[in-house]
Amino acid sequence: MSEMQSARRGRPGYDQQGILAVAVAAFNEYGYDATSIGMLAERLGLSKSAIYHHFGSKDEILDRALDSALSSLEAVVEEPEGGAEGSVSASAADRLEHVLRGAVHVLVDQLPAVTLLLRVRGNTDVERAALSRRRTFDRRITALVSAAQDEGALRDDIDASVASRLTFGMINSIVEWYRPGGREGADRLADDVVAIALDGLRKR
Amino acid sequence: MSEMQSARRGRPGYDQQGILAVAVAAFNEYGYDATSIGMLAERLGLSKSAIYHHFGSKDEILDRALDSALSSLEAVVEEPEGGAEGSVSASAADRLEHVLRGAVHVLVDQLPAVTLLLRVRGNTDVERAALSRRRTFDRRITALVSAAQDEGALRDDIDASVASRLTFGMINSIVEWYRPGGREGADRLADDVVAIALDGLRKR
DNA sequence: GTCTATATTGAGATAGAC
DNA sequence: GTCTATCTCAATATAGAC
Repeated sequence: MSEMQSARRGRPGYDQQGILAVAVAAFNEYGYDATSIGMLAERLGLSKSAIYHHFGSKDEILDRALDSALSSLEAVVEEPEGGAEGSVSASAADRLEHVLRGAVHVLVDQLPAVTLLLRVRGNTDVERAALSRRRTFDRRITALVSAAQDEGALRDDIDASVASRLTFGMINSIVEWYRPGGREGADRLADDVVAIALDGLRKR
Repeated sequence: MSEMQSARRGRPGYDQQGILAVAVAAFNEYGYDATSIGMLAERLGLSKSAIYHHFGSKDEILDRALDSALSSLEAVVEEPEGGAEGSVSASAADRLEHVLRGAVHVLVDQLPAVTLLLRVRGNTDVERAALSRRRTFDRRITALVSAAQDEGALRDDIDASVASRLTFGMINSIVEWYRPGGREGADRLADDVVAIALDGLRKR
């Protein structure tokens, strides 16, 4: 916030954000464990120790990136309003659709950080903390699906937990192939996700 | 095939299959790169060098596991018949539903190997070869979706490539949470996947 | 089929100068 | 904010005996 966000000129003179962006891209390309500090240094055009001036450890780089992704996702389920514009308390079904669309947009807008988040296995304390936050997020989605079933808006012949896992599995899989600048924009993609999840592929 | 498949007695005396099963489980738990030969040796109750008697390299262990998963998945799309029992040429829509169910069953039956496959990033030659086989699989699924759209069985307002990626994203995500012996069997799970993918969650 | 070494490489991280 | 040099440790893999 203090210096300048992006668009840095000339050559070096990195801040945390600049290093973070390069690091996250590398982590996604090779995997976190397979990416060495030396590789990051090479990509940044820096020495290894220069990186340690900005981050205390490799783990800390990961921590920052995961926090960014998680905060954005958490914001989606914590929005006070639901989906019907400005209404005080929308139906669970409307709130669910709103969350599905919001999640797709977060995935697209923060593609590198969310990609990294979705690949975390729980190997270290940092990773376990991130997984814990993810589970809290998942529970809130499941509760929303369950409420929508109780309303009678969603079919109840599928377990709420299974339905929400499969639906978010579909959404999360977007990070595996979506690349910005392609034919499909985020809005269109969110429409497709909602269309399949709620109404299915079959023609009626 | 030559010795004895599973149910080995006493203590050591490992063959490739026995080592493979332990290795794949560890790879899934910690990630391939984060799993050292030393950790495998510890889990197996062997020394590191004993493992090198059975496999030429860590890469070769991965190669064997990925081949197993890929062969099973390829078998699903290569089955001559389509879905309608014994019929000579089923509709693309029927064949697609058959493939979706088949894929779910392969995921459940070969959960560890398929889990490993789905996490491969293309870091080494072995991984790149596996990704290449995966892409061929994906192309065949997309062709099937496209054919079903042309038949008029599936909605065509969603790109066939996007629809197939999202649908298989949903299926593939099963490896993230499904554990055998739970409430949900493979058949039930396949029903749920087909229900959501084809007809959606919304009550009608 | 398994073991005890060991060779060798590269990792994460630190010290201290500029 | 960056560098060179270095410490320390753990990784893959091999040699050769049992």
